[in-house]
Amino acid sequence: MAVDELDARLIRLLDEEPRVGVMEASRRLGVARGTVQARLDRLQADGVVRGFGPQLDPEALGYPVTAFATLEIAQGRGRDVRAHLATVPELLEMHTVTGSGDMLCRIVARSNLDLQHVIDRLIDFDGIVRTSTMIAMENPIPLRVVQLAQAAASS
Amino acid sequence: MAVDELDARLIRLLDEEPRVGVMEASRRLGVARGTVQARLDRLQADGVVRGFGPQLDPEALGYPVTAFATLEIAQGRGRDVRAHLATVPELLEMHTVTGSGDMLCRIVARSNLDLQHVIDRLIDFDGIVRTSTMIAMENPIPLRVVQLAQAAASS
DNA sequence: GATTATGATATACATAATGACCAGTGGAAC
DNA sequence: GTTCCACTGGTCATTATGTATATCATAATC
Repeated sequence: MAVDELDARLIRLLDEEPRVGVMEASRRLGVARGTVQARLDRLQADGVVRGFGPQLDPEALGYPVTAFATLEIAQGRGRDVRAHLATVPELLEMHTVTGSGDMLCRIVARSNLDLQHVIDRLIDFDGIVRTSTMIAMENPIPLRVVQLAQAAASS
Repeated sequence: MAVDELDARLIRLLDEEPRVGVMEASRRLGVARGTVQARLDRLQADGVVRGFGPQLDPEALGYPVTAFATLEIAQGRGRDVRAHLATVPELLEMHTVTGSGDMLCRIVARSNLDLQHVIDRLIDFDGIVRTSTMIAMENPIPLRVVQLAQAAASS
């Protein structure tokens, strides 16, 4: 269940240079190939490492504008709203958060003008009471999780 | 620059089964290996595919609690605050945003109690004026970008 | 209509990684 | 002391990889 130092080092290596295979990793880490393989299998089995899917850049795909929208949902409409939101490709992520049954959405758009259209499509649904949007200007700290593995290994 | 249908199919395949190599991908997509290789190279060169780093699950690492905090920053203290935030491992992501909050942060914690400690550490810094926290309860739509590639390919 | 690019295909080759084994070793737990 | 477990270091056949090549159809350019 817990990750140890070797796990953390392996994760870090894979994060920095995903192209290294099991072979190269074993050399870098100074352990046997079988060990790396076993650790990797375990990390994946434990769910710590979900996979190695491609990390896509919305900006490079033509969606340079990111925004966060909070939606206030009418009582009992949550399920329907979710299903609706799932159909909008520009919606990258949605969390339900504390508050009055609110949802926090991460959305992207091709431009600020397009953002308006996306939001219109997003909230054009019965059960969405009120919305509030923050446009992301800069992303000084992009999504990162590796340092958590280090932290978890240290404790 | 633009992605086409084949690119989208390739991305989708890689997303669903990251373990497939170039060889297997070419078989699945019904194109020559060299083609897949060329497409992959181009996608990476264009920045559409950033890489294939491991996708880590904070929950499996022992951080099941996610929260979003908006920080209001005193004028001129932005740079310092950023540097401070970067040192907190539980801070996974930070955006500067429009609106009353100046920065939006995604943070994780080991428990609701621990969340309080994390936030304390986070905001214990000169220049952070006001904070507001939303605790994420559920994540019905986890981060997804693949469908954007589809959308981009269709247009 | 002729000429160029472009991207896909097909093929080849040397190198290297992979998955699968297995016997041996050390430490920790019982 | 014995058992268990993870790590080691090695082999093996299979397969993928990076790289390079020539060919071909298509589309764009002049």
